[in-house]
Amino acid sequence: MPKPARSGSTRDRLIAAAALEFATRGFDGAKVDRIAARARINKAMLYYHFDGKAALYRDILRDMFGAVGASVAEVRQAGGSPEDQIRHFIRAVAREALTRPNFPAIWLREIAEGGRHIDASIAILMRRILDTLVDILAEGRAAGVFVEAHPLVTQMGIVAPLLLFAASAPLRERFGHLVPALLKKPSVDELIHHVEAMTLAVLVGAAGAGASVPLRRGRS
Amino acid sequence: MPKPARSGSTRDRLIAAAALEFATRGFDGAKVDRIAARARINKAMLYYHFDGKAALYRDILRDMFGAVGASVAEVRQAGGSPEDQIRHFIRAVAREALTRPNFPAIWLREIAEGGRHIDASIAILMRRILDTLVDILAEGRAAGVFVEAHPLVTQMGIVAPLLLFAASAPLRERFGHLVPALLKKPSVDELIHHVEAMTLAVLVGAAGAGASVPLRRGRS
DNA sequence: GTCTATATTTTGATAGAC
DNA sequence: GTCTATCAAAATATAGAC
Repeated sequence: MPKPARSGSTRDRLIAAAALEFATRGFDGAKVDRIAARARINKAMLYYHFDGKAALYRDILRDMFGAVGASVAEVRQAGGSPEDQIRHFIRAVAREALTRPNFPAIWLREIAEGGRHIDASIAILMRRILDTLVDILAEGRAAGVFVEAHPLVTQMGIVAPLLLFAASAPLRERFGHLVPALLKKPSVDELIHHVEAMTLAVLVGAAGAGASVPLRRGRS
Repeated sequence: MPKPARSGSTRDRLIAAAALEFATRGFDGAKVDRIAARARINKAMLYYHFDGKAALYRDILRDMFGAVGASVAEVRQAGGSPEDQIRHFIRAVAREALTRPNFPAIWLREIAEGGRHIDASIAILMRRILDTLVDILAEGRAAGVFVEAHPLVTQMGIVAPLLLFAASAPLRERFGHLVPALLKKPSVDELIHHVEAMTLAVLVGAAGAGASVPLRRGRS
């Protein structure tokens, strides 16, 4: 349980600094002193605003998964053809993954940890993401445009490349010079389209992959 | 530089224990005491056989990426149609990821770390994996069966789902009860076929996705 | 090659003044 | 709400006997 205190700016700087630290060093590698220093606050303040390192970390997880869940839920609620909903789902995840630069690394790390820091409140948020995909797939199936597909497997095919691509940006930056020279840097759009094409190709028997879609998410 | 000593069993137990520890806790979370205990050796022995925690870790990385690189290189050398080579490539990665249970988590974590522990010797091994894929794609393109595709993006679409699926097994185990009840556990084969279908669907304009392939890799 | 014992540093956390 | 000073517990690493 976070302290009831409300201190806007300080608390926010703390969260931002912590997210960066957790993303780049992992939970155990993250140091409370570094977080405090980066947030330009005193270490003791961290313990005033949060119940400790672990509680701070869990708050960040809730924030992250909550944001993705809300984003894809919006997509679902905005409606459209099942194919478009899948495209929007993919872009919603991509948008969150790219908007919040620390998100992908933290997500990947938490998976590798076996969910050591995931409590019930966080698990619910994660499940909401899958639920949305389940719904979209069911609608597409009912409409006869999608073939049967396992949602968990489908989600894996969507989320994994997006996360890994985003999270590996620093790595590519560092070792880009070692990559076969003729390879140009892949753009985000290139990857997103690839994921869209892959996913839809499996979901619908035939085409539907090539067509691009505007991408302003319906606001109501 | 690892010590020149050659002590088979002890050293091997050390590596196995360390791989497990690094996979489950990450580099910073991994504790030398736990590694020693798990290997049933004395902590001082670890420092006798290796130059420290980081050196031990790098040895494991070399081992891992070397194995995957060798496995996919075999696939390439075994030849076959470009489609089959892609299928074999996918299964080679999947096989390594599943045979070595600690591998996926370590790989994901190292990516999240931005390759903090990757030195030149390791980078070369990683690059070999990509090189193999580049070759296969080029052959398929030359034969007119593949469309143009960015190797890095393609690799992402293959490796990411495999790694994430394998690495998230403990997570699914822990929170499986929270997943929509009607979802049966996805099998490895299901995922592998999904990845094959996705990848080939994008690479070849049309079908080629449904057909399964024996899968005994050419031994010479 | 293997162990015990220990030095040194780092780190999460808190007491208590302001 | 914020800071200084500091504790107590890990954790990496090594010295030195066998």
